[in-house]
Amino acid sequence: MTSALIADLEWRGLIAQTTDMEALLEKLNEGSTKFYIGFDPTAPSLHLGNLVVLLVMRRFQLAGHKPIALVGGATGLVGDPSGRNEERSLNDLALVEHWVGRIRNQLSKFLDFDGGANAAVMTNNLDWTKPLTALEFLRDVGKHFSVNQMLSKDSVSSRLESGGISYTEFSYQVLQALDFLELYRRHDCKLQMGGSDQWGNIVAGLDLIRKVEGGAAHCLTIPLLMKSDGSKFGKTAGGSVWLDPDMTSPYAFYQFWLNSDDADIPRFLKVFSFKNRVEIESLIATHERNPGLREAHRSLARELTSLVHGDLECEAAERAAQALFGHGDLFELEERTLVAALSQLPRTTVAAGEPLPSWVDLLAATGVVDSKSAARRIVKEGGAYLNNEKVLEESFIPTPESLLFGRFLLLRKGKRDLATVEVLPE
RNA sequence: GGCGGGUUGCCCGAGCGGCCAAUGGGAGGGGACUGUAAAUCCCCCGGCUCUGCCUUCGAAGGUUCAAAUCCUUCACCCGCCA
Repeated sequence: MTSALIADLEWRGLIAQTTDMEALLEKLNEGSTKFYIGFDPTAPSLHLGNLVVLLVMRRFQLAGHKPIALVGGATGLVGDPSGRNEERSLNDLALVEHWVGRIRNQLSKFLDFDGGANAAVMTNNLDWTKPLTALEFLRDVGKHFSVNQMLSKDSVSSRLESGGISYTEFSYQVLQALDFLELYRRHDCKLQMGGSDQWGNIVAGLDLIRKVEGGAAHCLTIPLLMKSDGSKFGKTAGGSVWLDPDMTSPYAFYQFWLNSDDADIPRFLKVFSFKNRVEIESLIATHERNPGLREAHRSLARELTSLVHGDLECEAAERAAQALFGHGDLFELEERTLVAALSQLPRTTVAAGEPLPSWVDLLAATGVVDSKSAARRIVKEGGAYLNNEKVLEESFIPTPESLLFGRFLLLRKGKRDLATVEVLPE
């Protein structure tokens, strides 16, 4: 069963590097294997980049292995230099603690913590890092590290060439190595996985385990996902795509997948979908036959929105998309359908007694544009629409006839950026 | 500690007393074409009470009719020397 897991991951393009594939296969074939992946609290939520790794965790658990999810309550206070060309600014203790709680909560949705023998375990590296004194750290841990080797790590050497690195971030790899050692001791955990940028940190852990415990452990890294045009995956104009529904709405999340570049779709399906190879290949074939229909986009959007936000939210997002982008007349829609669709969008409200603000003010108020200047620009360029009709006059004030069901306006910037205005009864 | 170089709008990077809201590229946005793709072409890209005004060129002062451009101090970065 296990080599089937590895074969599947390979087919999906989810394996970047392993320390020793033969030994790893052997280990996995022995039966349920404990493994860990760490997530540092650097924001109030995980994002799509984290999701790639998190779903690999899930795949391992579904294949019978036992996940240990580690939240970096300690490492998050220090800052990982990997993949960064400048020093991170330190976050406040209380803030990081708050983020730890939120991230724990998110992780718990993707893994099974209640199941049987291979139920997932949650840990926090602050548990063993906080009690450690500076002297213990230097004598018991630091002694096993050669600065020469530490300097040769990619994460450090690249920083020596760009803006330099503080002693704090330089020490990061030691903390992460210690985590692996602790989990090896406490949980007999012999496998750590992570993004391919984590290679150096993970290997530092393997070395430490060998030196201190004389033990052998394994490492598997997952490629960092890029878009086919070479840009960073998971970013939109508005920034990162978050898993938290308050930071990226389920509707926006669904739209992210639906709007993905055609060229990325086959890879995204392999990386994110839990459908099997036959199903995925058939979707890819359908997509190639008629890309305009975006069957594969829709399938992927649906699967992931359901997974991350639940079936109900997914259906709402999907119906909203149909209602708002369907080419029918908005006034013909059923009120319930329209209200549900609009509820997915960013909105602003106006009291019924108040006169409606001008076109430019409305656009700016909903946040589809950043400022009134931007609103003027967009109107002048012919990119602003009210209820799907282009409006070119900046000072235009919507009349009551424009109100859908007497209380809504649908604003659009460009092809796909929507917002709504609701007139509230007094 | 000493000497030299640097800090410009989201990013890179010109400008080196008035013609500078500041050249150019990238990212981003709008339009056209398509499919709520991509590529391509055209346009835009600090803010506002918008033919004008306000705030920006590391920070704070100063010189000048006038400063991103000159002077002083401070902070940070990067070299070389100790």
